[in-house]
Amino acid sequence: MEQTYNPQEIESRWQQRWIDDGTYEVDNDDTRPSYYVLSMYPYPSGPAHMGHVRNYTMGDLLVRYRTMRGDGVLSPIGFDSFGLPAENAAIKTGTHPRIHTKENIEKLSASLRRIGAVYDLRRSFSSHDSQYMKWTQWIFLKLYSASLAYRDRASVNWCPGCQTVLANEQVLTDGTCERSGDLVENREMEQWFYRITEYAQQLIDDLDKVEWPEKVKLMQQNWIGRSEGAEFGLPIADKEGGKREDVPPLEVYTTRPDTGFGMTFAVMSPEHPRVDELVTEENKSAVASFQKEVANRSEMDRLSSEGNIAKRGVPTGSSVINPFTNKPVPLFLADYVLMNYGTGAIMAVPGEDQRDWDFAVAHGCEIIRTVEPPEDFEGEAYTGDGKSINSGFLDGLQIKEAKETAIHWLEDQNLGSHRINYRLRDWLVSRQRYWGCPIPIIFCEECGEQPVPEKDLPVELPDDVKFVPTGRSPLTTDEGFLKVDCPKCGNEAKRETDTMDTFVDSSWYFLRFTDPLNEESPFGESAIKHWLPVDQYIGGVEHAILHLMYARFFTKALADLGVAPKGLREPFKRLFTQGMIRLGGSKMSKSKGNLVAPEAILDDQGADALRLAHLQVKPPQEDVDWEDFGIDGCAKFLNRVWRIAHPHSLLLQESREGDKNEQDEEIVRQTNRLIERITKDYDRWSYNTAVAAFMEFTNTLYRWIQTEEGGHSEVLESAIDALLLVMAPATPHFSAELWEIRNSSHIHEEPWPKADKSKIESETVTIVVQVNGKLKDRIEAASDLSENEIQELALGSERIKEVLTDQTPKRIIVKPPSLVNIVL
RNA sequence: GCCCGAGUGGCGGAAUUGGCAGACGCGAAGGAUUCAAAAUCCUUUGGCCGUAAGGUCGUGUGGGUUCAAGUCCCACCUCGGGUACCA
Repeated sequence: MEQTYNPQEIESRWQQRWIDDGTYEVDNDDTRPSYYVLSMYPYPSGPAHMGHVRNYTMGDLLVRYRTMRGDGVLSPIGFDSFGLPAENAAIKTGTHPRIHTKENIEKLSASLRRIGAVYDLRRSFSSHDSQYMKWTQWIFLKLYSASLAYRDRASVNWCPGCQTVLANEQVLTDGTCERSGDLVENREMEQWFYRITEYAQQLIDDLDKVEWPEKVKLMQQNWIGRSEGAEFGLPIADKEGGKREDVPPLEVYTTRPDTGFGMTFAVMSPEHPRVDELVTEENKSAVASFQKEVANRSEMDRLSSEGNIAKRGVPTGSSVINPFTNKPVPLFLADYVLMNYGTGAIMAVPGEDQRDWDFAVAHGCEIIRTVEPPEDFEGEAYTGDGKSINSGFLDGLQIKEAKETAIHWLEDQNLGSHRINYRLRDWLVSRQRYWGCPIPIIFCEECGEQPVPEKDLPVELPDDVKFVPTGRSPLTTDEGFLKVDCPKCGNEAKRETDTMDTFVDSSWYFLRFTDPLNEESPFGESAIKHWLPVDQYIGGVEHAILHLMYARFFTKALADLGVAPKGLREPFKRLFTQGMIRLGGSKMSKSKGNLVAPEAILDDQGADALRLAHLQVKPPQEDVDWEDFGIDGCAKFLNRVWRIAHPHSLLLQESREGDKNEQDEEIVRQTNRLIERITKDYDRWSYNTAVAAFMEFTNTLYRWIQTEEGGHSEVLESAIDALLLVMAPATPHFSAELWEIRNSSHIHEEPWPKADKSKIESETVTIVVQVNGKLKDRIEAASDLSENEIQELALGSERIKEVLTDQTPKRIIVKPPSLVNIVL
């Protein structure tokens, strides 16, 4: 029996025991209330870094807490094992991604075990496991057959030197390739998409169904970017300013149809397919060079309002007709109009849009206000509410009414219609890479695009391939992979060489965890019904948009296709987003290489001290600087508890028997208050204050037993047991060890303690007396006094009489049980 | 640029519903113990004025609402995250 706290020995012993006993294994027919805790699918980049430790500590705390509360807790773990880093490593070092990935998974698993995180390991898998790939591909084909997967052209980052597509992170800020230094081009290629836009409205509406941080919901809503307005045609003008009937009008989308009378020019995207048709001869060369320039500009730059706006657009030489006024207005190209939003062309209304205003000034266009600004308005474009002016039949209407009227008018005139638009774009899933899940499609010259038959799934990655320094996927040159018979006609055909975005793998893994060995389908219906939705999902706020959006889309689509139960609309009932760990002021990440490895700390102070430090340092949802961690303080605290809790403790042996005194009763009260406080703090994710409460309580116990009378042994024993119980989810090994020494049982199988409410309430209270809002006196009094009694007490205080001198209070505010404010 | 957050002592933070600002930890100082040190235990610790009692200022900046504002409202400043091929 250890007398001094030795974390290394204790921790490895308990870790082994939890696995041997299957303490955290749970079956699908478990009869306890189900509770599914999930930390976001980790990318195995090597041993756990501090960000992982933070994430998995919080998840583990919840798993252990809910287990003690009596739930059947599902706590699975797997690995998001496909991705760019393994492929880059292969190019650099020649190590096959499969080997590299396997090593990293082993390292990550080992460190998760070392921090004391517990899982049902029977359910583990990785994205690159054959079985998982098979069902990822099967789902692709399901979506394909429902037209939710399709091929289209899309613009990609193309490096002419490497002859390959680059990820955004491989493009440096100056627009060159990080590998070759060549200038990266935007190039159009055939790509696979998932039709997530089909679900845009549902993805907005169903946010009401989940208990997520408001800020994440808001980010999702903004990302989807629903807007309501009108789409209508601008007839092309002939040289005399009349309508040309021989060509179709230019379609534009606007959210401000009420300002149509103020449209004094129109703008189309430089990529618009009708550019060549609409640019006049004398403008052709200027337009061509402008298009070339814009092609290499990032979307972010294009949408920025910085820089010289005059240089960001060129005239086409053509004009279009404003259908509201029937007057011709000039047509421009400008970089800030994107082809993939709306119709790729806009009506420009400088009076009510600042960017249009700037553009109009730069290019000498007319400015007409169509909404009356307030009298004291001094700005340029006016975007606020007001009534329509200079707008013919819309004059006098407020914006909302004017919009509706304008849309009806457009519909009556057969010019256009009401239109809801989303900023959300379809999900580009093609990646021109090796280390990802192959897209199960075959191209046949005769029969065209053919899905791989289900019996031939999964399409496996060939192992015997060479990785070339250009980063070009080996799949594109591997004969054994490429050559395949067409499933329809049997003739020689070619495989698709694109693999899937790794976000696809992480869009359904939480479903597979419920039924990981199923060979007949991706998961069984009853398994999903038992466990889904995930009760608590935990991850970094950096995933607040993309991953969550994709996973939500998958869940909805799979339910609609009958793969998952129809009623499953949302995968994650509750979400907690924890903050990031920074080092030296910037985010810790594998790409920045500024990781702090937890190994040394685990060797030295142990996992429980490290866990405690993670919980204590900051509110879990906030970012934290590594420099602020107080590991030593936490280790010191654990030693302090050890010394008071261990049966050999001198402090314990000196305790007293017999009747309880007033101080003992106070400790009983504090003990019950501790239980109540920690329960509340765990439930509301306030782990830093929970740790503060552990420390505060321990300090109280120390002070108490060192008083002259000492502590009552019975009170002390139950105080310590309560402390160990509430600490158990946070410091699982430490609590388990002391508990076993003291009580010969397993603390993680104990029920969660319940506070005795009757022992919490104190009979006295400190009344705070303020004069003009400033604290002047405190009075100890019974906690059940009436307003009048409290007021009398306050006015009767010597101190208050002194402060008031002879002045008569104007007003006295009493808030029972403990506050009085005397206003002079 | 756009979207989303955050600013409280020397530092990380607490204050759950508008009601005692600074819980708890780190750091620092002093004391006990010790031959000595480590470890441990105890005490003090927002600024300024004051021997003290006490006073006064104080939650990024400037305004406002209120008996009362870290908390609510308006404007601004600074820092961090996301921005569709890093995961």
